[in-house]
Amino acid sequence: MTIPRDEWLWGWDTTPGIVSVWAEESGQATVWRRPDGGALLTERAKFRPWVLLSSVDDLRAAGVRYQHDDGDANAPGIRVRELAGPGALRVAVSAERWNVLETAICRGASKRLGQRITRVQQLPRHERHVLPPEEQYLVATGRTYFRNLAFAQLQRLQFDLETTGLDPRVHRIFLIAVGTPHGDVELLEARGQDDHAEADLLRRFVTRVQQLDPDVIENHNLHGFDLPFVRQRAKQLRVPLPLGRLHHTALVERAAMRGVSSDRDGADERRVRLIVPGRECIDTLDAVRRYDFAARELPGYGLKAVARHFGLSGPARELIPGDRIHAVYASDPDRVRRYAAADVTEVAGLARILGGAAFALARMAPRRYERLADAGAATGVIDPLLVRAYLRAGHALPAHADGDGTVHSGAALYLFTAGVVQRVVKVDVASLYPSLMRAFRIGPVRDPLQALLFLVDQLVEQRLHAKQRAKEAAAGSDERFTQEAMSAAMKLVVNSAYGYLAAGDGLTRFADVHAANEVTRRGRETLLLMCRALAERGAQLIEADTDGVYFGVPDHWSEHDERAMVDTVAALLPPLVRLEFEGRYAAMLSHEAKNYALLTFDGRLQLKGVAFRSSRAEPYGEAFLRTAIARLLAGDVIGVRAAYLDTLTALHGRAVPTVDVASRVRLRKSPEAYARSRQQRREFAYEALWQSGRQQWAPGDRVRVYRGANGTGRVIDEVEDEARLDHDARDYDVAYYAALLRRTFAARLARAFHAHDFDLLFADAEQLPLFAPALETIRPVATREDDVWQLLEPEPLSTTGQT
DNA sequence: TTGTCGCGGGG
DNA sequence: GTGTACGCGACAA
Repeated sequence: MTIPRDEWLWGWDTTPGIVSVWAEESGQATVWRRPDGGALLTERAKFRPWVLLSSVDDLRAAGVRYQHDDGDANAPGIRVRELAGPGALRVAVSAERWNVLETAICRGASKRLGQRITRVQQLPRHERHVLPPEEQYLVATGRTYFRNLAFAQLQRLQFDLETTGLDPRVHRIFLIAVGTPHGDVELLEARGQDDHAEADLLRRFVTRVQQLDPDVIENHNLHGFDLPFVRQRAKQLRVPLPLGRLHHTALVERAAMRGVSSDRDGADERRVRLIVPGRECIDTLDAVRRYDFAARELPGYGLKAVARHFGLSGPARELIPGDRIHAVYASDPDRVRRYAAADVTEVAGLARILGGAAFALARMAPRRYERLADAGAATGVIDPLLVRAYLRAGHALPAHADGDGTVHSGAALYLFTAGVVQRVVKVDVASLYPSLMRAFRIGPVRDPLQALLFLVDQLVEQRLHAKQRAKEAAAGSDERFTQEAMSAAMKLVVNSAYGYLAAGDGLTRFADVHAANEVTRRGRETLLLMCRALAERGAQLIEADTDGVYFGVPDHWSEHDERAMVDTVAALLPPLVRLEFEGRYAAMLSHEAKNYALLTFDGRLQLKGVAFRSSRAEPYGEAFLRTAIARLLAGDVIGVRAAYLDTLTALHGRAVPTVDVASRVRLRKSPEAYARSRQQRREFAYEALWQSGRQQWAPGDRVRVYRGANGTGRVIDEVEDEARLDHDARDYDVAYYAALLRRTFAARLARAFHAHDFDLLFADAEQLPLFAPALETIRPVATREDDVWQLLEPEPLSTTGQT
């Protein structure tokens, strides 16, 4: 039998325009569609709930009659399909209703195991695989969401609550901003401060959602805040909450690790997210996390910061600190209205910019759109694709299996050179691990169909096409959006294929620690190969990490020389492994592995790693460090010394504002809690509060603390208006901060100089030895870490492969 | 100093 | 029936 494997990626049923699916254990599925992108159709369909089992023994033991599954979806009774191949889950069993199936299986299982079993999920994990009803439906039919539908054709609604606080048991909703599918913003407000007014607001909100009838509901932290908040308020106020498209069904809970604790006063450890049947609830916070997982460029994950980062907020964006919103509403309600309106507008923009990948994934994988938006790519996307592929091919699936105790080995990290290097190039391999999987055919041992490798191959190739088509489409067009989204989705899946392989604790069905180790071994081998080849061609290796290398090049090289050398090295790497020229820099300070500073050719300084950026660091020290490193990398040693002396002078003259020697801390203990623990251990921040005469504070408060004369702690209150910080006492301990400057901040430059030069550079002016050599003669240095270079000694390349 | 644990968000 | 990693801050040893 030949297997039409393109179905593995896309399913096989071409029904267009599915925007939501809801299925129940009764075998009833409801499908909402916009076949041509326009009007909504609601269709009801019967499906046969099914489960995968390791054998039919339990059915036999229960004396259940069953028939061979002939593929007839309307057949009555229990049907069994035997699956081929070595997998442990060898039979697919279905019935017209879930409870018929479950009762029969559990009766036999109870006998066999000698204990009462009432749910299939109670069977040992390696004996069964059960999907939620919607996924049973999608896998069985080969349907997926959004065929022939553009993202712009989805009807999307945003809503944002303004509340009197964060706890839905005691705080109220007083305003709801609604972004409509047409792009308008509507404001619903409570007409009073009591239960009646809030209940009325909730009822108007439900009515408006029903009228607008969106396919998708969006907000930032929707699942962590707005949705559970609305539910709790509705419950306490006894307001029905039929937000979905099935009017007899309220909000439904589903287990989710990144959910909120299921109410009951937090006594219940279970974490859940809420489902609104018939609509897809998309949390832009999930999209932001997923985006930054790869990009690592966002300053924070809050809506305002992210919106600013993506250019979604105008210059007049209304900003109000969270805990002041309700108070401001009392005095200046229009400000809060503008604030809430900006929130939903930004969410709509953010959902469009970052939501494309999940939208595209929903065209491939047999899961609901909202699940694909919040799931991890490995267990959430690859696993469903593989399960559907195996069933389509009529093959048995492997069961989840515990590892054999083999430990997983990771990537390589080498620091070759510490100190200052001029003219630095960075190269790295794009998607190293999936490329190695493809090049050396490394896949899970329990995947006889080689489905994972097939998916990776297909996704890599089709991604190239998607990128090409995106380029050809007009900027801003639906086609451009769709193809870029598809490309992003495919990249996401490809890059998680290795994570899928390496997942521990029997997390993923096809996990294979030996295959994963073979991937990382090839990765380390490839990295060393690159390093050797670069060094042989004149590179001064600085640092190599997993899939990338920083190295210095001779002064007289042009960029063309650099690129030519990289191309030569690239040609030596295994097929499908693409080495790329990532960037070039005027200079680099290498401090420790993963801690370095780069100076770009246009004069910008980039600091990487904990040694150079810490939120606790005192601002005067950070400022010094930036200036000193900039001077250092520009070759200006006198400038480094000047930066140090200038800072010392400023400290002694108390020209440094107090706020710049203070460090920001967040208080976690209450005054009572600290009073209790104070005997065992004194903590500077709390002592500072006491000594400043402040004995009242709340956990969560942020304060700036600094050291005054005689080691006393002092406090600056965190104030909204930064300008007010200028009027300060400047009564800080100069000697302490002068010592800290050298001990903590100048120390970051230690690798850049010989020890005696360093001592000279960072001596106090009056401590300079009388006959010190001229500072002008001091040069930055770079030091080879000799033991690491030994790794580059030629050794025969391993030729042993594994499959 | 070093190891571990938990968070990131929302009003 | 859930499930990213990573950098950072807070705390305990």
